[in-house]
Amino acid sequence: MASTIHDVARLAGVSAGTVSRVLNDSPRVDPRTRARVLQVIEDLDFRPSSLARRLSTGKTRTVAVVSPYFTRPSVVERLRGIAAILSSVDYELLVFNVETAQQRDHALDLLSRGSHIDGLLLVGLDPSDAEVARIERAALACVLIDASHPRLAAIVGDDVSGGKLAVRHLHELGHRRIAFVAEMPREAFSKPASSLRLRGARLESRAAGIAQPAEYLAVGEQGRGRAREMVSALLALPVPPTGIICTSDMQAMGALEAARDAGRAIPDELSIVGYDDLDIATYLGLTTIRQPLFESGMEGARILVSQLNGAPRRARRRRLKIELVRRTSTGPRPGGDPEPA
Amino acid sequence: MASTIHDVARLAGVSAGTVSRVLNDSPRVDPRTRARVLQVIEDLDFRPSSLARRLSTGKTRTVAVVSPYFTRPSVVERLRGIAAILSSVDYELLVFNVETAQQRDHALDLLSRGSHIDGLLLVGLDPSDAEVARIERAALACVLIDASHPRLAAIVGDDVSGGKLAVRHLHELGHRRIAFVAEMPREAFSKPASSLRLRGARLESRAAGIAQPAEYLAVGEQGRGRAREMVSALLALPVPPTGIICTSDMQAMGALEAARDAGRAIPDELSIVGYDDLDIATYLGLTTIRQPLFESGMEGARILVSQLNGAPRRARRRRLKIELVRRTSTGPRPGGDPEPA
DNA sequence: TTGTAGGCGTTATCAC
DNA sequence: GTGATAACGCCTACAA
Repeated sequence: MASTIHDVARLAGVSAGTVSRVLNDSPRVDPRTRARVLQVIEDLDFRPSSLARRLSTGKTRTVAVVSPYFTRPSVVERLRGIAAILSSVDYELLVFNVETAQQRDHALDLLSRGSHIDGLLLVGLDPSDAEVARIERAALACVLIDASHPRLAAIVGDDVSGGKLAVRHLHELGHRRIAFVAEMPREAFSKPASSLRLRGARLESRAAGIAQPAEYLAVGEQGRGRAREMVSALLALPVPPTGIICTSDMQAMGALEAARDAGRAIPDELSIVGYDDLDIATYLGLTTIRQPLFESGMEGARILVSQLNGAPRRARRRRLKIELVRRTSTGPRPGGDPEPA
Repeated sequence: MASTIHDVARLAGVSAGTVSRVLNDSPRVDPRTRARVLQVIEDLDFRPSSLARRLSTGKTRTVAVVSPYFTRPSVVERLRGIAAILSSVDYELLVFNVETAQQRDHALDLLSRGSHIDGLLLVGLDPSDAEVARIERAALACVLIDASHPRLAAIVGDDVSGGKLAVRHLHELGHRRIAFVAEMPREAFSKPASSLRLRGARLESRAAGIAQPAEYLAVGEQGRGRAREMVSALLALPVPPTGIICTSDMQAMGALEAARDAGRAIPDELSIVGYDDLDIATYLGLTTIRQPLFESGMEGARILVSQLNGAPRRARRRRLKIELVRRTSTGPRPGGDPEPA
C-alpha cells in the first residue's frame, strides 16, 4: 500500500540509491535529478519507513524513560522537561510506567536487550549492577534522574541540604519540637530521596541541639491519605510538635488536612513545611523546599542527547540547587518565649 | 557486539530458520533441537532484535498517544489508564506532547506515515479530515479520547449532561444568579469539551428559567491563574452571582482563590462547582462533576487493542457516564428566600 | 554523478 | 523436522 523508495526510483527514472541520497541530502547529486526525485516524492506523498532506516543505520532516534509511578505530579513535571528537550532535537519518547518490582525488571530487561532504543532515562529508579552491566553491553546511553549509580551520569536534587534548610527555617522561627514525616514506598525502587532529606534534617537538628524523640518520626507510604493519618497521630501526642517537616508536598497536604481535622490553626499553632514546590503549593500557601523538577528533566535529557552525539559517557553526578520558598504555612513558635530544652 | 540469530544457529548446529521457529515456538520442531537451541540462547544471553522482527512482520506492537498538554492532571490520569492496559497486553507506548499547532501537525504527519506504530490514540485532539484520510491510508488503528470525528471510534464524557447536572444542582439549592467560567485554550486543538459543558449548562438554565446575562459568562485560557482573574471580575459586578460553575477543577481552584481574595465565605456566600473530580477536589471539598478519567484511558486503549486484534474498526462513539459529587463548596443560596427574577 | 550489490536481523515460503 | 532462499525497506560502499 504505502510506497517505497523503489517506487520513487522507478517513477523518477533513477535508482533506489539515488533516491536514498536525496533523502539524506548527500551533496553529490545533480540538482536536476534531485528536483525530479523530490517531485515524485511529493506526488506520492512518500515517507521513508523509519523502521527500515533504523535497522539499516542502527540508530533509532528513540529514547525510553522508565519511572515508578509516572503519574505523580513531581514525576510528571520531570517528564515534561524530558519531552521538551527530546522533541526539540527530534527524538521519540517511549514511556514505561512501572508499579511493581516485576514490571520494573521486565522493562529494564526488555530495553537493555531489544535494541530498539538509543538511550535510556531512569527516573527515581536505581539500577542494579547487573542491569548496568547489561546496559553497557548493549551500548545504550543512560542517564539517571533522582537516582544514582557509580557508573552512570545522574541528576539529583540536593536532598540533604534540603532537609537541613527546612530544619533551619523552623529553628530560626523558634521551634524546638519538630517532627518529620517521611515516605517509604511499599516497593523500594530506589534509595528514596526521602531518606536523604530526612538525613539532612536530622543532621541539622543535631547541630542545632534539637531533640529528636522517636515518636516525632513518622514513616509511611507516599501520598496524602497516609500522611494525614500519621500527622493526626503526631498531633494527638501528649506533647505534640509545633512544627512538621514533610518530605513531599503531597504529604504536606495530608498534614494540612490533619491540622484542620484537629482544629489547629496554621501557622499560629502549627507550622508545616513541604518539599517540591508543586503547582498547588502556591494555592495552599505552603512553605516548601523548591527543587527544579522541570529543569531536572531537561538537564537529564540534555546530557543523554549529548552522549548520543558522541560526548564521553562520564559518570558525573550533577546536583541541582534547591531553595526554601517561604509562604504562610510556617510562623513563629506558638507560646512566644523560648522553650526550655 | 550483540549476538544475532545466526550466531545462535551456528553454535547450535542448526539453521537460522530453526532458531526462529524455536523463538516463535512453532510446534514442528524436535524437542531435542529445541532444547539445544534454548541452551545456546541462554548462554549467549541472546534476545532477538525487535527492530528486525518488526520490519519483517510488519507489526510493531507499539502505539502512540498524542495529546496537547499531557501534563494536565486530567490528561495524566487518562494516560495512566492507557498505560495500564497497554502494558498488560505487552504493547509499547510512544508519547507525543504537543503544545503548538506546529508540533501537533508534525506529530500527526510523522505518525501517520513513518509506519513504525500499529495504532494511534488521540486525546483531546480532533483530527482533520485530511489527517483521518492519511491515517486510514496508513492502515493505522485509531481511537479518539475526549475528541471526535465521524469516521473514528471515540470515547467521550457526557459533557452536555455534565453541564446540565451542575446547573440543576445549584438550581435546586435555590440559586438564580449563576455564572459560568469556561476555558478556551489559545491553540484550539479540539472543539473543547468545555464548550459542550457550557452548552449543557445553558440549556438547563433556559429550561429552568434562569436568566443568562452576558456578563455572567467568562471565557479564558485554561488554568487556575486566569480563572482567578475572571472570577474576581465576576465578584466585583454590581449584582454578583451567588453560584459559579467552572468547566474544570483547576478553574474551580482559581475561583476558590478569588473568593478568598474577595472575602466571600464558601459556601455561605458563594457556591462553586468544578468539573473532573481530580484528586485535589476531595482536599478542597469541591462539589464537582466526576468523569471517569482513568477509565476513559483504559477503555480507549482496550478498543484500540481489540481493533489491532482484528475487530472491525467501527466509528462508534462511546459516551461515559458522569455524576455529580456533592461536597462542601456548594450550599443554599444566600439570603434565604427566593429571589425575584 | 549515478547504478549495483550487499547487508541490517528477522520471518515466511518453499522444498527436501 | 529442517534448511535454503527470498522478502521487509532502507543505507552505503564500491564501481562505473
